[in-house]
Amino acid sequence: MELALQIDRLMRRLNARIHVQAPQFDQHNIGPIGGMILLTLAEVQPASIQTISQLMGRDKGQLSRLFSNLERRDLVLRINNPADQRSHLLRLTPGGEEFVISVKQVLDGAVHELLAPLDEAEKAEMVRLLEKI
Amino acid sequence: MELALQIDRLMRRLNARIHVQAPQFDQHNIGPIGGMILLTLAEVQPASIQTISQLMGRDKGQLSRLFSNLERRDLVLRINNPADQRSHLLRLTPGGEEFVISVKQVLDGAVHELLAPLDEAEKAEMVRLLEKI
DNA sequence: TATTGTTATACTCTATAACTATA
DNA sequence: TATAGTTATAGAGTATAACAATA
Repeated sequence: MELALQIDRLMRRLNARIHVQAPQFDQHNIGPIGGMILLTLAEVQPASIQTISQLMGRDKGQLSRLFSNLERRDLVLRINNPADQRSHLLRLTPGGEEFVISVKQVLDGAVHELLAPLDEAEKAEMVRLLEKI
Repeated sequence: MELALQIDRLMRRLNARIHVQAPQFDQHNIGPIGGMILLTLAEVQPASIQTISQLMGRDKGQLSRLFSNLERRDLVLRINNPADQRSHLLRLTPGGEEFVISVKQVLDGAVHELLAPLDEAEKAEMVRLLEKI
């Protein structure tokens, strides 16, 4: 069977699980992409939009708007980039850091359910292979 | 690192590769989801919208519209379902079958590029794990 | 009464490109 | 001249729900 279809279905199921839980934890109403952006930023902050854009494979214009949105909700802030006056560096606010933790919990729970058919060795192998790609 | 982020990035990269090739092979202009629908139908046809909806984890209303679109382009057709008068069975037309072949080629090429960092055994393992989920 | 499919609506996500300000 | 970011716009994808026809 087509690998691409499998990956798509996996992602769909993951989204579906998170979606039903969203009303409980997504108080800021930032949506799935907002959540992924925060998680990504958490790993590399402080970082420019350009960095996040390349990392996530998403358009910088899209990210610019989404970050403005997150900034309005006090989840991230733009600080000066001394190395380049054209850009800012993005950083999570304390509220953002806190929110990231709850997003991670929900995501980990959903991933855990989804990977239930695999034993521990297989899960580790899956992660290893994905990281290698 | 978060598995969900990894899978998302994988899917984004796959889409990006296919997107640049789309002008060459997507003469019918059905987009990535249209392509995935045709591939899915090819595996289980003839099938009802309900079946495809469950298989793909996508809304039946969305699929209904998309199938009307594909029907207008003579890629699929709705035939009578003798077992249930409420539904129709969907089937690829000869043109649809032909198109699926070219979509598969492009997709396989993109997946192959993406999985290049893995050796043959690892690729097989990856497919096995995904199928198990 | 429940299910299948259709249609409508509003919203989010995405691609593209024009624009500005710095480099 | 090239790059980082912003903004605008049009279009694709999605969730939700109301509805008609059939089970």
